[in-house]
Amino acid sequence: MPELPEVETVCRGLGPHLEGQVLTRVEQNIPALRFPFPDRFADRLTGRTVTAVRRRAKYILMDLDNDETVIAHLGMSGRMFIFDDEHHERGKHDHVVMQTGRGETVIFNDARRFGLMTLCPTAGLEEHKLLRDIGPEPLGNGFNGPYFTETLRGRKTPIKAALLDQKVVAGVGNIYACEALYRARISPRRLAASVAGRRAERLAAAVKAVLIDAIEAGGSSLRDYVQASGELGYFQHRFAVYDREGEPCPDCPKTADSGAKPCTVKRIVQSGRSTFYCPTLQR
DNA sequence: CGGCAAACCTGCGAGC
DNA sequence: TGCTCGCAGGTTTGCC
Repeated sequence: MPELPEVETVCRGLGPHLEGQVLTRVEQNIPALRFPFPDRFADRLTGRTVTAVRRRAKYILMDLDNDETVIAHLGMSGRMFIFDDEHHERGKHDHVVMQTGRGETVIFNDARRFGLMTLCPTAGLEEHKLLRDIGPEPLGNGFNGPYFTETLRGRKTPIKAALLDQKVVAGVGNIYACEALYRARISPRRLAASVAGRRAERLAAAVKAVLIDAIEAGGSSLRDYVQASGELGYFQHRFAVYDREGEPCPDCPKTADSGAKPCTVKRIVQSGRSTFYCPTLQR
């Protein structure tokens, strides 16, 4: 279930358990996820100390003390677990299991195997194939109305599809694309090129706001980001439109007894993926 | 070249 | 209860 806010929450949750810790034992239980693991993957992690856990787009980056970095992506179903014992029983789809010097177990679990884990020299991260074409971080300084206007210029795709394009902006997925468009009152079907000027400012601000809200919700609803199950990064978040087809649009005026039909959230499919929006408010 | 559907997998909920 | 179907939050590929 991971888009930028979930990945950010996972990183913040992993940090205190991994940073400064040596990986005393690493187990790789499957030859490949989305891609094959690198040669001797587990061996190359074993004995290394994790110096930092950080995020770029939807990627988790774990820097090691030998100037290599683990690049991990959760795909659709990837999850991280932390357990406080060294001999935790293996579960189904526990593909990578790491033990730390503190005696904790960190598990990468991914049922659908759309995720990935690989290694890259830290100095070469920017040029790595997985990262080099990714657009600006939406919470960073480079992402604003003018950037958006410039990047969307001439693009004939619907704005919803452009938001999902990681080259345009990093880390936005299907849920937050829907939610940001709703907040900005922009129709998901609008031509991307027509999102310019003030409209682009509005959308850039909405993307930032919705991601910040979601990260805050993640942080505040979990004790130390770890659930009883050991899972990191999961949180309850109430969406305005996502997965709410047929429900009342939260911001449309109530139609109590005026006789007007109530305004409800609509679902359409765009490039094969569900979009939820309010046709009344979003233009 | 841009834009779209299909493909990669398993799990889960709805409906019969 | 148990089966089948449709759908799922990501990304790449290959086709038009």
